[in-house]
Amino acid sequence: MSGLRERQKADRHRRIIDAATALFREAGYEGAKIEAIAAQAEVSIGTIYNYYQNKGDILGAIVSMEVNEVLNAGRGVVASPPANVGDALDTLIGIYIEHSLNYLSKEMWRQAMAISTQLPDSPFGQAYTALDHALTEQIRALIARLQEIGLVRPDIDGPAVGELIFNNMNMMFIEFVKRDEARIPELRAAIRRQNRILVAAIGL
Amino acid sequence: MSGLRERQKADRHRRIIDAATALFREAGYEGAKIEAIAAQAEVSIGTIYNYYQNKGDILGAIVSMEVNEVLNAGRGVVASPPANVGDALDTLIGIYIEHSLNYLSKEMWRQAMAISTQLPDSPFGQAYTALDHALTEQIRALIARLQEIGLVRPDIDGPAVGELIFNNMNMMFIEFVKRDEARIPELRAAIRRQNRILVAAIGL
DNA sequence: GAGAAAAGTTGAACCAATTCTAAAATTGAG
DNA sequence: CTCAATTTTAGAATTGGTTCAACTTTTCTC
Repeated sequence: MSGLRERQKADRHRRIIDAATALFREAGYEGAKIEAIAAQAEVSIGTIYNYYQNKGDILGAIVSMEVNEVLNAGRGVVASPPANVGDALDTLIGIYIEHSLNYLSKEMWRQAMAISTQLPDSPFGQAYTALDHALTEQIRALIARLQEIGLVRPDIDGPAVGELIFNNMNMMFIEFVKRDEARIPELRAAIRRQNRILVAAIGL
Repeated sequence: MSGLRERQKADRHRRIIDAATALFREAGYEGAKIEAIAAQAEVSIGTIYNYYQNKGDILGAIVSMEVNEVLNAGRGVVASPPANVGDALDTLIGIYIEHSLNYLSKEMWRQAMAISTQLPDSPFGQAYTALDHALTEQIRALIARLQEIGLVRPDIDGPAVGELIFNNMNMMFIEFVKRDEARIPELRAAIRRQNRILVAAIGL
């Protein structure tokens, strides 16, 4: 079992991701040539394509790590949310947004989003959609939690509200990464303003 | 002035768009090779690049025509909307969605969306963003109209509501074009369900 | 209407992602 | 330990979008 081959495989995976992360950040996605990634990772071009179906999948692996971290951070908020609906939403969304540029540049996000719509059935496309769903579910979980606590009306259509909030936030985030000069505080303020309407509708 | 050169130019534009529309539809965006578009339009490859910066811009021109038609159709609804908030929104959104696949296939939409996030500063990227804004404005105009008529509370933050509704619809539409098996009636029903919450919050 | 300038056209060459196939390395059975 | 089967690697060949320098066509001027 295991042994040399397994270790080499894991090692090459890591080297490719490390090389790609570095090159994507310094040269941009388009600027990072597969040849350069291969050279820096000390593998051949063919090997990269043996590990990932295409260039997009390499980016996908990086995005996936990032979003999973964000999901983890979000769990804390769902478990013990701030004591009013507006703050609870703002805190969770704040975590998503503030963490979003830790590892990925806006350009990397743009590429990732583009690939996920372009090739929805590729491994990356499916993974990205799954991550979006996980985020939607987390927001829904928060709403459900707030209903339990008695901060949100129990007769509210929780799943629909959760999806509405996620969709709006996601679209705002897409516009945010499309404009290099856009800033996080303004993004958060705009989303708060939009959510205020919903908060008024669902809060007790 | 004008004369031959102008006419030839307009003619070539039209031939390129016609050829591209046909080929995109039958072979898909990726499948429609520039060489084939050039051949069908009876121009050279170089000429295509003289008229459009890149392959995406050709698709962009087609998308632009489609969305402008939709915007036009929407004007009627804004001018004289149905007599309750839920129906008014549903009617306008219905027009957007029902017209959306007239000229563009889901695959063409996916590509168009992907390019617009990938290259937000290209001519197409900017045009696409402008179209999104125009749609948002139209929804906002409808809300404003409903406020005038007295169907929507006057103290509501109209612009924020309009953007919220557009963002949610747009995100739902993105997910819709990503899944080939997704159907329009289900899409509309899901959006209605989401909007119901907002309608409750803003209606009088 | 002849000739020069401007504008537009052409397609071969270029570049980078992806595919393909022969060669090399690892494993496991005997 | 040896060797056939299997997995993995290397890098040359392919592919298709894009660029560019030479060539045509149109327009303008006298």
